[in-house]
Amino acid sequence: MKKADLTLSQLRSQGYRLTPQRLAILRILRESGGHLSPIEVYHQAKEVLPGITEATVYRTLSFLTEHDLALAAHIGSGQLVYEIAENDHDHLICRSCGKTHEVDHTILKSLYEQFEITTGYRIDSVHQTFFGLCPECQNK
Amino acid sequence: MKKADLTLSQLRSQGYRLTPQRLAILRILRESGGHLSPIEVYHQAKEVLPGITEATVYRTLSFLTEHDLALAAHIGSGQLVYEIAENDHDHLICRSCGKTHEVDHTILKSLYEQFEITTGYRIDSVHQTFFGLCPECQNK
DNA sequence: CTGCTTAATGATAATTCTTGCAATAGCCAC
DNA sequence: GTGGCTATTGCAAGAATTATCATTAAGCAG
Repeated sequence: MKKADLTLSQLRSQGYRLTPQRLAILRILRESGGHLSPIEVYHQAKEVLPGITEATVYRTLSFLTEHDLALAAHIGSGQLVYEIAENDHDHLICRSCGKTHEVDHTILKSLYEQFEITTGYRIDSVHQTFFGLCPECQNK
Repeated sequence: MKKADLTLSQLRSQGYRLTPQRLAILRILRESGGHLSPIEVYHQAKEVLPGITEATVYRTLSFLTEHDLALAAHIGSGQLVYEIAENDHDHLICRSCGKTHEVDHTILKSLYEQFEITTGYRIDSVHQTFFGLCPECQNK
């Protein structure tokens, strides 16, 4: 049984329901592997479930994110993109060339621990986006 | 001459223009001190400049953010809030009680420096939002 | 398998945010 | 000052996101 399946039955035992819409969107995220915008998810979901609406996609993405089956990341200004919650990483976006780069989260882990000690908070948002200059663009 | 005024004349010398709209929105952010959503800024701006439109507010907030006169922060799901770029701090939001807490950025500064060494990027986004549990909520 | 409870969906409308373009108005040169 | 260049605005259309509510269907009990 995969981790995701475990989580799914946990959800059910908490009174949530595993609808075709939720399963389809989860599958879309998993098979894509990368980042998808809500609209992209909507278009792909419509192939499988023609009746699905944008509202459901947005609600489902929020739902999946709240229950740690999906991750939401801020790309650029205010837009959110989603991906399957399997690989734990943060994003670096270069302000100059716009290139996005994934950083394994373990690098930041120890840094966060220091941060927790200083602030008293227990940080549980593992998904951060940092903006900066990539090595190439620094040399220009 | 205040730091902000200096920046303003720098902008002018780069070919940008100091319009009443930009100055009004800057003043609104400064006098508020706290976080304002674009809509809130729009309503306040309309008091001073009745003809102003939402589009201008959104464009102006992006403009001010790009030129470091304002800071944008992600609060909750996808919404952006803005504030004047004067006090350098990060945000902690408690997932349980929703309380937001400001952390002086100097605490994170050394952490970011390590992060820069590891990744090769030069991080220049100083404004991060972290989600977690505040000390009180951890004790429940 | 059947019926019940209520979480979740779809439909609709309201908000929020973005884009394209013609008209306006900063700012510089003279 | 005055005129000209063009960045910026307002307007209007459109896209993206959220809220409301009646209807549907997931999952449990019997």
